[in-house]
Amino acid sequence: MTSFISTYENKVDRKGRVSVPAAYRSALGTEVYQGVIAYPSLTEGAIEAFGRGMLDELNRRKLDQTLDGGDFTQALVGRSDDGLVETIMAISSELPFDGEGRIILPARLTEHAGITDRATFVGRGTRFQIWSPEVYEKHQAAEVEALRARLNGGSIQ
Amino acid sequence: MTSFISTYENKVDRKGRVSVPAAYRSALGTEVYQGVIAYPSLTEGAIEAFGRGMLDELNRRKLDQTLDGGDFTQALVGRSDDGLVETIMAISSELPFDGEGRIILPARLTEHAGITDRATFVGRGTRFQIWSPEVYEKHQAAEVEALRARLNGGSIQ
DNA sequence: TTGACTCCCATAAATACCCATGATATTCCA
DNA sequence: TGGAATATCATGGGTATTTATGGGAGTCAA
Repeated sequence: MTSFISTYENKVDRKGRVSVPAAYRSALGTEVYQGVIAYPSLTEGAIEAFGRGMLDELNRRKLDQTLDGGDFTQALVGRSDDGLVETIMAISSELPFDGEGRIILPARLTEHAGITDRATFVGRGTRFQIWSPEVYEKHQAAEVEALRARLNGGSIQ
Repeated sequence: MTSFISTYENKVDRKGRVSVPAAYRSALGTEVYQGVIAYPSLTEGAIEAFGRGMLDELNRRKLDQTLDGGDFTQALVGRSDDGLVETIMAISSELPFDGEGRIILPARLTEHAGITDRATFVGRGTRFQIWSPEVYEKHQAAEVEALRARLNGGSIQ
């Protein structure tokens, strides 16, 4: 089970390269394809990313689901009601590692996330996100504060 | 079932290393990954910690739940639950043991807990906490005092 | 030729790995 | 049973490796 955890802030150099944290790379270690799949988040100003394995898993389960439901039309012509998975596939980019474990973020993605010279990698368990440090800081503070308020003195198990 | 009990105080050396009590390490013994997962408590000035096994279990259940139910939205944009698991993933650190069973506490965590040169390990059953000895002493004294007051107020001697 | 990209190398800092020591606890055996 | 041999543990320090980062040379297409 690949698990992306913790947050790291890395620099984006003049060539647009940024190191994927070593911990994330080793979490992807067993996968054949050396790189990540990335797409602009549909709900936040961040980049969503995961390994090739996760992509295949999504497609496989989606196919199973449509076949089990007897919806062969959907399986064959790729017409689905919500179209989310297909949309994700369409807007995703394959970002291969260079020899040092770096990727190049396409302009389309950095613009969506407001990333310029630094990038914050945020582990989300089965996937991770890439944020502009400034944007993430605010987002994170609000997220933690909401959680803290809800916990009401208890501690998390 | 991993169970962490009892309290230990260990030194933090100049490199920031601290020995995890041997009793805790053997409680984690069956796990493949040798180390612990830690994050700043959202309700107390302490570090929360547990084994890798619990982390994977959290992620696996979350992913199965979302994918088996055909809820790709959840899996892809992470807007399923209250965000608890996702937030924990972001603020957690993976702390591997060195050959002698020590971990390095990141500055982010020691600052949150006020730890400098000594650390108190407090077993809490399925997880454990790491405190600054001074802070823990006061915390514990206040807890005992509150309990004593409550008992004296009632009929229990 | 220019720009975008890949591959290769260099470096400083952080991290992992290795071995040593003293203290304490445990085992073993005459 | 008493005490020596052995094992475990927390702690300290030295050294090798990894990591993040920067830059140059070569490749390819427009």
